[in-house]
Amino acid sequence: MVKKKPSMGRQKIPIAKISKRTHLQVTFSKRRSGLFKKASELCTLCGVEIAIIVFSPAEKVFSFGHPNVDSVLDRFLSRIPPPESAGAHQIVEAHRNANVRELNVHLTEILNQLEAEKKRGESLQQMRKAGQRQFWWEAPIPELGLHELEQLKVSLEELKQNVAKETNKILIGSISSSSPFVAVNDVGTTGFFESKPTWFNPTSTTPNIYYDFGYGHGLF
Amino acid sequence: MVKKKPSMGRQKIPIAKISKRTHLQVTFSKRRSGLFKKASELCTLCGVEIAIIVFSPAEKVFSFGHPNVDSVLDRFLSRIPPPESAGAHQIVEAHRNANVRELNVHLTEILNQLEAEKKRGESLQQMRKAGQRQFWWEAPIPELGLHELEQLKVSLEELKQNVAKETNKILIGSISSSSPFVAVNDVGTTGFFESKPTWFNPTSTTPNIYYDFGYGHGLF
DNA sequence: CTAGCTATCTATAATCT
DNA sequence: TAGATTATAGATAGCTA
Repeated sequence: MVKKKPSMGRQKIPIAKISKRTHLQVTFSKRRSGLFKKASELCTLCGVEIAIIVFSPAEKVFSFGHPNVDSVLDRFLSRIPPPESAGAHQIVEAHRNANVRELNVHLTEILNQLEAEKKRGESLQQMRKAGQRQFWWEAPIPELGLHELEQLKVSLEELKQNVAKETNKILIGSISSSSPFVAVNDVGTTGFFESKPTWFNPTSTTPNIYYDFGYGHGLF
Repeated sequence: MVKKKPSMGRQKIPIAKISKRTHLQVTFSKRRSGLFKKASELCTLCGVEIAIIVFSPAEKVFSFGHPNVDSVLDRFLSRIPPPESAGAHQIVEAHRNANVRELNVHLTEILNQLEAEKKRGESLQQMRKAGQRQFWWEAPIPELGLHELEQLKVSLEELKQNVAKETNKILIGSISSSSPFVAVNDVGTTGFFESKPTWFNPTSTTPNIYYDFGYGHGLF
């Protein structure tokens, strides 16, 4: 009997710009996930702070941060303290930011717990497939779960809408009174990704060189 | 003939903070390199702009960027209009505070419901052990529950994204109004890396959750 | 787009130089 | 401290649903 090969497995690809658009999208998604996972592992293993910002081919922004992007950027940028006269202002801002950050932490915890719940659900499903007659007694409970989930979902939708609404207000407020640019989603710079990275030369046999230069080699 | 084993090969390690200091250093170096390499490949393959900032355990800053860190950060920060004008600013403040309050309220609700979910799961497992035999005909329900959970997760991720966006706005308002950030070369703060990641619980079976929320979902 | 699968490629933990 | 080695863990290209 001739079977078709189930998979070619992972094929080697040249590190050069992917031409096929859909393919590129998929690769971007997967590798972005992988990159962020690597980053998260580095955080956990070594207890470091990281921020990653990526502008996707589709002009979207993706970011990863521990504890969160803003705090890391803040630290990074304040290494060269901007000649800001309004010191008090920044303090106030920082204080308020604490609230939002706290919310972020809560949300993250919730996400973790939900992941666990999902896992549980999956294993239940698998067990049922493995033999319905063995595990049928678990049936009535999930119904409750579903109901609760519906409510939860509704709450979340509301919340989402509220956030969006508030965001709008904020944006409108600041735009009409001050600066003329609205460009939250703008694509001002086009083709920024066309040029080859200057920091990486695929034709060279030299191992890649990364911008991993530390900036604090015993300066103090 | 007995040969000595040349290598144990790569061993599995738990994703949790490495305790041994020297070991941690080595791992950090290697994984940082690996991370930057992945980033460089992503740049080349997909033609995207990336910035990565890492505060190492040794209090150093490492960064990677294509085309360079500053331009990416600049772009990132510029996405949110720098709010200037005291009047408008206060209005924004007010809205933002309302926002936070609302978020808190909803979060509390969600947390409560999640608690219920957890309890439900616990009792579910107990029941399974007890092996009661009723209601087996409702077995298909759990699948729906799982589906709902998926949706719920998505909703939460969006919510997280919104919160992060808010944080960005606020932070950027306080930073970008002052001056261009150029500098990279100093080391100041200490002890920021001691805390464990709040977003990852190594004792749980939950897979890692990443902060990979895009900002371009057309909310505006 | 999200998710799963498999074969294969790549990263890297442990070890040694 | 840093690079080389090796075997294994982990990431992912190409498909499929």
